[in-house]
Amino acid sequence: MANITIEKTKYECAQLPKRWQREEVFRKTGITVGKVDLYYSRGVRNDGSLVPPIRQTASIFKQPVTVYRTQESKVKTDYKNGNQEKPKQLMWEKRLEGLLACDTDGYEFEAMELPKGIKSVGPNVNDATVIRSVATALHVSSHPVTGQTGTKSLLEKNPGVFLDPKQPLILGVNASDDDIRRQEERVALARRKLQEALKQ
Amino acid sequence: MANITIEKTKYECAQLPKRWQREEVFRKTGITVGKVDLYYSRGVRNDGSLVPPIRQTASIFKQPVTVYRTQESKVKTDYKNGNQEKPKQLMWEKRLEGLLACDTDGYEFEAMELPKGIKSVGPNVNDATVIRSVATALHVSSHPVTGQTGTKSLLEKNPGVFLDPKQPLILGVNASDDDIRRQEERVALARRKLQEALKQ
DNA sequence: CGGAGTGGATTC
DNA sequence: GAATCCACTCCG
Repeated sequence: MANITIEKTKYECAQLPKRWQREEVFRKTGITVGKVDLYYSRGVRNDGSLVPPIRQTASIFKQPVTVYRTQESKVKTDYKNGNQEKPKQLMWEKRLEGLLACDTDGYEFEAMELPKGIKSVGPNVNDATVIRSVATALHVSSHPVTGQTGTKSLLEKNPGVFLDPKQPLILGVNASDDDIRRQEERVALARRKLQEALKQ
Repeated sequence: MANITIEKTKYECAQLPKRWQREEVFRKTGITVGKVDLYYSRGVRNDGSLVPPIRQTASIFKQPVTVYRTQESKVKTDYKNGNQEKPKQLMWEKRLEGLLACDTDGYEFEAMELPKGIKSVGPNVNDATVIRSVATALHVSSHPVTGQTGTKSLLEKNPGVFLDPKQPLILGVNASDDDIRRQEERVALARRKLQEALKQ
């Protein structure tokens, strides 16, 4: 027969503000043994079902570096055969669908909006995925970020052939002189605001 | 004007057992900054006047090894010219007079007694010095430890001539058959005791 | 130095 | 007397 003793409980409670948790801890030793201490803490949202994404690409792919065992056991890059960058997995962004960034208190950041000039491309790609795709390209890529080069219909009919994994999931964008002028204006405005803020 | 803040104190305290020390350490950072941690430790006896002995022999003496600077900067022994052992300083034991061995808590070990058969030799040599001399010879010497070979009067009249620096400061000892038998008995007894102790 | 966990004073 | 709260200890 199992002798079950509940020693610790932690749960959200209707009387408490949203996401606050009540924790009951029994004292296990000492002259106050058996008494209960209550702790209240704001919990971090965690569905449990949200498993963080893991690398799914098989290791049969060429690796970005070639390992030479020298006397000092260091790793040397194989410059001779060109940049052997590991091929990007197509549509890797979909592995992050359903996940949301949050601050340290568990509050999710508000969704960002896709600028009107940007047209998403690809089968069943939603706005959040496209934004992730663009943001990653801007942060990580060493090439100009210009978008896909094919037509929308071609790209969605046969993405395995026509999608360029080095470009984000958007149709090609061309910056007009007008776009450049407006961006320059925005930068100038931001600089003025910063200058004023620094004066105070 | 100096702003003096005492951050650390260490002192013996009347309420504490002899030689125990109380140490107060202020926490300097973190959310518990300013709080005090107390440490108690048994102090080590230290007269300050007891300066440990340092090597006093001049470097004009031949050295036990000859240094060759090889590529690996290692030291090679000069076997070719025989064992160039550095001459021992006569009466080096006297440099340790007044010093006592102690355990890690500072408690001095009890004095050892010189066996009755052992006769010390040398000018102004006390028992503690003789014991050190014998113990060092037994631990360090690669030769049989038999004591000095001259007579007591000769040795003390002109130690610079007659003292053998490779032998301890005792008159020659001869182990009789009786001595050997008694030592064998002691060893046998010690082994029996060990065997009994291991049984339990 | 932080944090879990307890003693004990204080409040209800 | 129970509930609550805070200070403190002690260990990693």
